[in-house]
Amino acid sequence: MLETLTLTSITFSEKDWIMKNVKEQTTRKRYHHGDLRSQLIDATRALVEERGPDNFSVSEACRRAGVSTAAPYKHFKDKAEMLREVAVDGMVRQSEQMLAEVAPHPDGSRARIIALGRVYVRFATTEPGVFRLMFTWSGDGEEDENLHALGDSKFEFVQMEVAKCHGRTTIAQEDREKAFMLWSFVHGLSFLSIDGALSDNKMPTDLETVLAEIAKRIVPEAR
Amino acid sequence: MLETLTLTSITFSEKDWIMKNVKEQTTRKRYHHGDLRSQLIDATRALVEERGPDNFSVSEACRRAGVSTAAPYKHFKDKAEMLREVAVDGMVRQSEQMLAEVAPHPDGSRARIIALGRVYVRFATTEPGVFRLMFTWSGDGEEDENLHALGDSKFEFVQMEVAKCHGRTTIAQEDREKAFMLWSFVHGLSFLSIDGALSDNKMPTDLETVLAEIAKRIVPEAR
DNA sequence: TGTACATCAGTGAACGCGCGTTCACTGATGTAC
DNA sequence: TGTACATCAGTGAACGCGCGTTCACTGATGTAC
Repeated sequence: MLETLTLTSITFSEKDWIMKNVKEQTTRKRYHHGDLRSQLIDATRALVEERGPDNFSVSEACRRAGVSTAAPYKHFKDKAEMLREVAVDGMVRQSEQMLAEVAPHPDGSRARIIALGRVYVRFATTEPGVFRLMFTWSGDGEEDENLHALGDSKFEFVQMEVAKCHGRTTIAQEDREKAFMLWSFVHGLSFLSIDGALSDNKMPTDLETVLAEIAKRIVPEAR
Repeated sequence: MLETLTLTSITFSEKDWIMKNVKEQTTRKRYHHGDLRSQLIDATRALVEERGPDNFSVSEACRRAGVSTAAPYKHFKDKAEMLREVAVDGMVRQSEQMLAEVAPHPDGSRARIIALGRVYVRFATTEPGVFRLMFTWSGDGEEDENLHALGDSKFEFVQMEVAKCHGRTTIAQEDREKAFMLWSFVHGLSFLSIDGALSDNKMPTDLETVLAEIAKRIVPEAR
């Protein structure tokens, strides 16, 4: 399921993959792994969560997948590509969650803004490792275009939501600024949460309340 | 100067240190270094900036200080302690900057809140490595009590400022919540800035404006 | 002022480690005839 | 249906590397007499 999202280019072979997988169930312990690529991605994601993006190691991922340390290089260019795969997948899933959470609420309602913030922070606290990976390209130099593009389109989405709250169908400068304020806020809230900077749960109120409070102070309810 | 802040316990020997240092200027290339400890801290800070907290290495710091790799262990327990030293020093300097920047403005004025935010973000963009080090104890397990205490007292300071804006002399629940909102905001703003998540300077307005805007929306001007 | 000595900040060599990546290889698979 | 062969996903051993930390040591310094 996850693979369908990540590797959109091989979606067409999904049926084949399932068949292969079924076959594997029956003829256990084969030389060819069958689905190593996605299993390595899973291991990478797990490690990123457990040890943080910076302490991820290819070797350990191999150990978890029960495979030699040379195996990944049949599927990925290098270590960075494995991490990028996980980051992009995270971006996509976060976007999907946003769309899903926003859907029930009518256009232009503040509830949609709140929903976006809720997903953002929830994602961060649920998958802090991946979240960090997504938003911290800390001078590694190796920035990923894809990742930036996904981030940008997400930001545009928020801007559009703000515009709708103002009863606009197109984004104005005011919307850009407000969307930016909202984003900064949930971004900071996320990092404060996962870094435990709020020692002993110093967050003075619950997530839902603080999101509502901020939304109220920044965007109006349309019409 | 920096050492005076960091190593408060040895401040009394400041004069000795200066004399030693002067002597060193004259009798160059000595076996005993004279001021290795603070020089190692400087090297650590520089490396944290250049490569990020996670890519810092003791060996490289030694190379920079022109000293064998065993030397640091005469001054620090281990690698973690070197980093902690830099983090705590950063915390202290950030606090000092806050006090200085707030000073010119009258109590209870929104300008003080804005000043706090300005220092916060400016510190992050000026020393992104140290900033990350200060606020990201990413599951290393080795949390530093001192660091937490400094963070907590800073948070309390902000709360007090918010209280004063409401004309109070003691912190109410409302102040806690508002201070938390403000903190989240500048924290997120800082990370967005240093992670370059705002690709091609996507920040839709300048720092001063956005800080003023947020302050206006969260705290009143007293009386 | 000169000498003996304790102190301690430095050296440099060594350790064991885990890492990312490469290489020639091997064995399973799918396909053409 | 059976055989020959190309493909390719895996192996396992090896590489060079930089790391954090330790150890016995050495040489400069400050102090007591």
